[in-house]
Amino acid sequence: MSDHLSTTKERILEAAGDIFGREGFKAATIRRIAESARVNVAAINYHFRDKEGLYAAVLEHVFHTGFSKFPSTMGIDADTHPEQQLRAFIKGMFYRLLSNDGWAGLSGGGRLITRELLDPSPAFETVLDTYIRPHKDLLVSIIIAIMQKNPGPEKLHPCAISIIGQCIYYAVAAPVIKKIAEDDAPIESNLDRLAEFVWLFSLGGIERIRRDSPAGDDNAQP
Amino acid sequence: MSDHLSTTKERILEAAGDIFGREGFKAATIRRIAESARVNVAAINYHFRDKEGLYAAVLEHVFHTGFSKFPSTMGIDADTHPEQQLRAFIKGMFYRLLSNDGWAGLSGGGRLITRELLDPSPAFETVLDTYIRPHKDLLVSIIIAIMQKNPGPEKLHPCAISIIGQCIYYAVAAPVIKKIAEDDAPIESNLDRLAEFVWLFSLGGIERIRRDSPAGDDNAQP
DNA sequence: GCCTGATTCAAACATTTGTTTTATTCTTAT
DNA sequence: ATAAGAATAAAACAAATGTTTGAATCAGGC
Repeated sequence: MSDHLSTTKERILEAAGDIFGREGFKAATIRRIAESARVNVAAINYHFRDKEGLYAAVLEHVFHTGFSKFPSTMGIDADTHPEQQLRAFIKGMFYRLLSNDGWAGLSGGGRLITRELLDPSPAFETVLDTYIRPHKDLLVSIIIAIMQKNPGPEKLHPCAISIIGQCIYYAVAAPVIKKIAEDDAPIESNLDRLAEFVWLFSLGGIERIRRDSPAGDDNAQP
Repeated sequence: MSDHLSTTKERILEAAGDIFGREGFKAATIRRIAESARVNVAAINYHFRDKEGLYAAVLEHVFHTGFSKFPSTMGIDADTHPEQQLRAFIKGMFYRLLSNDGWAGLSGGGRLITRELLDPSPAFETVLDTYIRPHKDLLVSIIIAIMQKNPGPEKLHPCAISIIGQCIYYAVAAPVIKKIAEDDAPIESNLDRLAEFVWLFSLGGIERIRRDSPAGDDNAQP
C-alpha cells in the first residue's frame, strides 16, 4: 500500500487505514504502519499524537471519502421511482463497502467498518451521527415510499436492518463466503449481480411485510 | 464470568470464551483470562500449550455447545412444511447467536463467532467443515423445498447468504443497533419477534426470487 | 546568508505480555 | 504409608510495542 506521491501525513493515513482494517486496532502496530508508509515511527506520534489519535483520523478519513465517492443517494433524484431509489441505495452500499474504488481499496477490504460495528471506538460516535444515522433515515423513507404507507418504526427499523444486514454481511463474511460459495464472493466483478439480487430479495421482503401490516397511515416520514 | 464450581480446565475455557469474544484474540491477554478464571497464568500453558491452543479449544467448545443446545434443525422433522422448517432454522440462528443460553452467554455476546467470520483463524477450518457447511446445506435444501423447484446455485447461494446475513448482522451490529434502533436491539426479550420478522421478510424474498427465475427442475438437492 | 520553526530520524525507555522455569502441593495406585 | 506423576503457584525471561528524547535536516521569511 501507501502511494508513491503525496505528503507524509497522507501516506500514513492510507497505510494505517489498510493495516487497521486488515488487523484491527490492537493487532496493528505503528511500526508496521510506519514501514508501509515509508515513514519514521516517530512521525506518527508527531502528526497524530498517539495510536488512538491516528485511528480516529483514519476513521474520519475513511468514512468521509467513502460517502463522498458513493453518497447514500448515489446521485438519484428523490422523485425517481422509489424501487429504483432502493436499487441505487443497495448498489451504493455494495460499492462503498466492497469496491476497490471504495473501502475495499483503502481500509483492508472494508473490514475497518465492520470492526467498528463490532467494537465501536470512542471516535465512532461522531461517524454515527454524521454518516450512519442519515443513511438509515434515507433508507427508511425509501421503504415508506415503496410501501405507500407508514407501518410504524416496529416494522420499518427491522426492514432497514434486514436490507443493510444483507449488504454488510457480504463484507463481514467475505473470507467464509469465498470458501463455501466461491462464485458469489463479493469481488469487484460480482458486485452488480449481487446488488441486483439483494434488491429483488428485499423488494419481496418489503412487500411481504407490507401485506402483513395493519392499514397504517400515509405520512411521509416515520 | 467463570463459574463457581467445575474444574480448572473448564473454568479457563469459559473465561477465555468470554474474553476472547469481547476483546478479540490479540487484545485478550492470558493474564486477564487467568484472573477471570481464578487460575494461575501458567495453568493456561500447562493445559492448553499456548495462547493459540487455548483459542482453538475455545472455538471448538463454543461451536460444539452452541450447536448441541440449538441444532440446525431445532428438532423439527424433515417432513414438516418447509416454511415452518425455515422458521425454525431462523429462530435457531437467533437463539444460538444471541440468547444467554447460547453464544451470548459464553462468548462475549456471540462476538467470538463474528470475529471468526471476519478473520478466520487456522482453527476455523475444522469448524467450517463440521458445523457451517452442513448448516448451509440444510438451509439450501429448505429453500428448494419452499420454491418447489431448484433454480440453481447462482440463486440458491445468494438466497442463503441473504437469510443468514440478516440473522448474523444482528450479532455483528448489536452495539450500533442499540444506539439507532433501541427497541429492536437483539436482546433476549426481542429474539422471538425479530426471528419472526426475518422469517416473513425472507419468505417474501424467496418468493420474489422464485418468480424471477426461469423454470428450473425439481431435483431435491442442488 | 541566516535564523526560526516545522519536520524527520535513530536511538533509547518503560511497559506489557506470552512463555518458561523451578519449586511446591495434591492425587492416586501400590 | 509412600513413591510417582499430575496440577498449581510464584518468579523470572525474552520479545514486542507505544512513546519519548534529542539531534539533524529542511523550508521559508527577514
